[in-house]
Amino acid sequence: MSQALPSNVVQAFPPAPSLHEGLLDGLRTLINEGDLLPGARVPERELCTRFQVSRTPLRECLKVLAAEGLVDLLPNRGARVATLDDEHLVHLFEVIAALEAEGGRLACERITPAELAEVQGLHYRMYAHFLRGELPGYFALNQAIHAGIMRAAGNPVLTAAHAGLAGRITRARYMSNRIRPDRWQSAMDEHDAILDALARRDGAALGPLLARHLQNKRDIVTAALLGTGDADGTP
Amino acid sequence: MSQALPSNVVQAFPPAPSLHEGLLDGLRTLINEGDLLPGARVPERELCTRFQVSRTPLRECLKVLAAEGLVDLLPNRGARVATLDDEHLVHLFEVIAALEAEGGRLACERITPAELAEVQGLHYRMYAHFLRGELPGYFALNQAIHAGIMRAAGNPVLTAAHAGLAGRITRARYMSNRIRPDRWQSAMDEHDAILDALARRDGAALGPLLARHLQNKRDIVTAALLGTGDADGTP
DNA sequence: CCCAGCTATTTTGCACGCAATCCAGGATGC
DNA sequence: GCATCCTGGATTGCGTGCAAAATAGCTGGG
Repeated sequence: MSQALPSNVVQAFPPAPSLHEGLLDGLRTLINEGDLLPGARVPERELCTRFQVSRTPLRECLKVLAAEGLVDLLPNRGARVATLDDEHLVHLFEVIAALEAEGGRLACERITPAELAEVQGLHYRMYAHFLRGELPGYFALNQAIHAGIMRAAGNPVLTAAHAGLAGRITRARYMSNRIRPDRWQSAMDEHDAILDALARRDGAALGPLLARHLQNKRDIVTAALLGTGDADGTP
Repeated sequence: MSQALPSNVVQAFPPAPSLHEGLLDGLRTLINEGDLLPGARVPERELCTRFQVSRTPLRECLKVLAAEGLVDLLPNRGARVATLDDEHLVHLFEVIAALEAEGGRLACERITPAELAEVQGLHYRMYAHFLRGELPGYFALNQAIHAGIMRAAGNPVLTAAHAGLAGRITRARYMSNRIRPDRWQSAMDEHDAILDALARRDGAALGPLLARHLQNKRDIVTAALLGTGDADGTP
């Protein structure tokens, strides 16, 4: 470490302290938590004062968010928060399901006992939240489990792609913070089956299980959004 | 057209004149065609004079390219063209294969006769290029076929995700512009089988076919890169 | 001869300002 | 009364300039 390195060596993953990545996270949070409603203009000036930065870095962040699909950039008309209509959600879940299925297949081949134990631990903790009916904790653990399986697949590109798409439905899931008890029970059963297949390293079974689980999750989200009558940001 | 439109109507897809999207394409081309070698610094000032723009829009484009994974942004150390080592290529192809497999499955359900005919037409034209040994035309048609199948899947999110990842391996394929005759013949056979399965709407068969085809394509690319002894941009 | 330390130049990240464009409101003509 | 045009204000896109960091070059020492 303290040895002199040749100056032309590029380290693969330096600490990556990130420049104004905080700004990106802040904007993402603003969008996900509903501070910025879908379809609404993104007020540059207001956000500048809010985050105490100039318009230059903020615009850079907006470009990145546009590339991620969280906002739409209209030429000369600024940025608008991307709308999430039902059709779009279907498409997103379709791709996420495919990625998770592949991730599950790979995870079955590559997961280490330690990683498996960690995911199982998350599963049990999630079960506890389920039994107590605590939705926020349940959601967080749920997400952690899926992310853990993806990580166990040992493919950072897959993980990144999944995370990017999952980030786009975060605010939809944030809006639909309730769930019918029967559906919740079903989701738990599916998770049981998923964990079981993962423990058995049965990729052929895990893939479809994850895909169907995602389909059901989609139904839960869309049902919740339709239930509120506020599926989108168009009043 | 000359009728007065209500001013509050927002068209879904206006001409989309795109602001400095030309800049983005230009940078992408520069990277893909090897003008900017992997691992090399991206010279902002030089590119500014080259594209006749200021640093502000160029930096925005770099942020977008970083989000796409084409360049790495090192804090306070500028942008470097992302390296494409063997491991990374494996991961990329793994995800692309999963997406294409899913796309094929969906395309079998949703492709219209017209789209099928178009893809078949591309296939025959590609075959002609193959018989004449014309690699550039073959590559272009090959890419068009895969893109056509993805489009036929009718999922724009899937198409976009695939296009994004495919863009990251473009320059690897650009570097490896040769192919062993036996592998080329195999690739053609695989395409025959793919088109056949698509015509039969046999998604269960098409998915694995596409996945294996992608695996082989990966082997072709990596073999070509290793063959040149210039797998990466490290001289 | 090679390496450590210091300095000069380049490069990066960001704040600011200006021209072009877009949106809202009101006046004008039919 | 209604549509059209015009004008004021706000907003966007981008060029420029400046402080901080980093890289290269040079000097002195071992």
